[in-house]
Amino acid sequence: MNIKDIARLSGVGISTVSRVLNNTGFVSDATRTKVMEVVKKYNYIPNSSARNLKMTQSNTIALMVKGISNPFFSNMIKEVERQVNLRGCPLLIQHVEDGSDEINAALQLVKEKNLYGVIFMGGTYDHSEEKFRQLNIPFVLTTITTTQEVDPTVFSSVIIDDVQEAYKATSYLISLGHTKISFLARFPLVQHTTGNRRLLGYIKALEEHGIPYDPSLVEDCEYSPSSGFTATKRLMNKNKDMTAVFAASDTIAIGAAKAILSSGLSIPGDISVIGFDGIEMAEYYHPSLDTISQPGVDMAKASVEILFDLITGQSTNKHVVFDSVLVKRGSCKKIGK
Amino acid sequence: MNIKDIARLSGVGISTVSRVLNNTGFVSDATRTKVMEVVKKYNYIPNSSARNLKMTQSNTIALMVKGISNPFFSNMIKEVERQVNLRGCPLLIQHVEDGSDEINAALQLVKEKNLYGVIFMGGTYDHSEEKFRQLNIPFVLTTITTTQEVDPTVFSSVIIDDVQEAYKATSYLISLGHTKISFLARFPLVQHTTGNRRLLGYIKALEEHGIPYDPSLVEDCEYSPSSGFTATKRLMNKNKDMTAVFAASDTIAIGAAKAILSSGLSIPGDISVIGFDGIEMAEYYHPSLDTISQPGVDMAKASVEILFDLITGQSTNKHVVFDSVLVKRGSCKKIGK
DNA sequence: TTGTAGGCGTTATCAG
DNA sequence: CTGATAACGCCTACAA
Repeated sequence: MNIKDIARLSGVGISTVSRVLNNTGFVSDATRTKVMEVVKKYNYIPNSSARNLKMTQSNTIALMVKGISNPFFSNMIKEVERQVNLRGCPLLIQHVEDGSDEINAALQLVKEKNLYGVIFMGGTYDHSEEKFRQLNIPFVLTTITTTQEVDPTVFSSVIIDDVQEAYKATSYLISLGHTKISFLARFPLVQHTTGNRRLLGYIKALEEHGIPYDPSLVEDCEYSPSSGFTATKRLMNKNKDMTAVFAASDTIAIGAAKAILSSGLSIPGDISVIGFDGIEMAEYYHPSLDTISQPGVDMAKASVEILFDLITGQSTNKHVVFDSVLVKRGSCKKIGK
Repeated sequence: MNIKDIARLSGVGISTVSRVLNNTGFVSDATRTKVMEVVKKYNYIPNSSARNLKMTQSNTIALMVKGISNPFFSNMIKEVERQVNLRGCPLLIQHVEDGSDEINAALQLVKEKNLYGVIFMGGTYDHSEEKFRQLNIPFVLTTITTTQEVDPTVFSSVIIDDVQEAYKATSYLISLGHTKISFLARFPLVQHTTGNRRLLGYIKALEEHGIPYDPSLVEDCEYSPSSGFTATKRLMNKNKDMTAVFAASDTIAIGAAKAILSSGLSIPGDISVIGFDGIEMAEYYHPSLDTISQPGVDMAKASVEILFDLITGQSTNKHVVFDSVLVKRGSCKKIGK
């Protein structure tokens, strides 16, 4: 079934069918209905490969997600899809492995599918400016830290200020009287990862309040409950006097909480816990966990908006920094009270 | 940059470049290296639209996921991707809205992209045999219930026996002496959904043990902690003497647990809780929640295997039923003990 | 308002 | 071993 068949079957020319299908140019109502009938009857669907080939540009947007299992991304992905579809474009969700080079994957996709634009979600980009330039189509980095100093005019981004927000969380714990505060995050070797940024905020808060930074209170761990659990167990063995845990993600916080609770200690009675992200699970944990809640859906929406502004040429590269909010649910309490 | 340019730049014919790129036919080593050099130098990537157009069949596999936010799918998706890539095929992950008709979406994709095969994950398929036949390429239904009685030779599936597994969970609670057991699941209007199937198992267990089925103990709720929470609150108001909750997903179970714990009751002291699926979060909840654990990764792997067997014609449609295991972590206890 | 023809970048057939 | 050349299905001037 191709456009030629439809043309023959409905007794019109090929281009007329094309015009009907694309709502372009003028077609008489009679012809239009006639063609549509045949299209319906034979369940005809145009071949997008041929279309893309001809059009030198598909209207597809790609979303490159690093870590599809991250529950914080779930709602964001949904929102990106909603927003992209709202603009009449199909969305190609490409999940990239944690270790793999997503920008190369995207580079390939772009060339292959003639993408309209790309949104990168999650991960860290230790890519040179040149790589970015190679991409050569509009793209937005969402929730992403760039490792190298890159000319901000070559890319757009939607982020939060990790240093500042981690500072906020740590300061909160300090204001409650905590001084033995542990910090859990992922610290890969590359610099300027999310984990490293948040560590900076953690350290900054400690320093500003005259609390010496103790590396033995910091543990490297994956963004998962199981990893948070074992890391916290290690911490508790090393630091018998630790009174608070600041986890760089809610998933870690949940693992940390489990480690604490299953040791017979209480939250926040013995140890206060605060997470990061604002996923539903943290709210429904018992006790409900305090967290630094990121406006994920708003960030997703903004990402799509920026991307389409870039596509339509309505604006140049932009960098939007969203504020997160400290959500207090009672898993942190004043020390000694 | 197209194949023509590469041909010109390396001083050979177009088809030679094509042969080099596809490792097809015989090419002298000298020409091969010469061409590859140019390809590398200009970072040439073939246009897949043109390729697909010509090839009448791309090697792309599509994964249609209903409910990407379902944490139970996370690992399955990863495994599907791994397995598909292992076989040298790209995977297109298409997330479909909860309400939308995924088989039509797939139908479109198949026609558009000349897919090799499709895996459907999650949701309920109330589609006629005819729809299935229209698809016309190999496909596997994973974790999916078909509503209508469909000729089993027209599709493949990888599932668990929902009735049996729900029966298992309920029987377990009954064996612990519970009789006032509530059940939480999603009950859409269509028949034979996952929720309805598990309800059947629940009822079957009750009946076999001579416990009258009490509809007021059954609540309709979404597969999320928040929905599980509110549904459980409703249940607790209606049924003061309920002693156990069987939730059709771990996400619901977590919400249910929160409702119970935040009311000042204890688990399993006052109320026993058991979930379904076997997600990490249920294990790290406090208390750790019992569950019917599905072998998600194995199911994902089997799905891909079956799909490729179909594609290579090595076998005909198959239906594999996996066993789930009852994982006891202490959130259920003998009544009155 | 409608039809014809050329070309998008590949692959595959078929002579050299 | 290599190079023309004809499709693949569609869009879009351009001509009617």
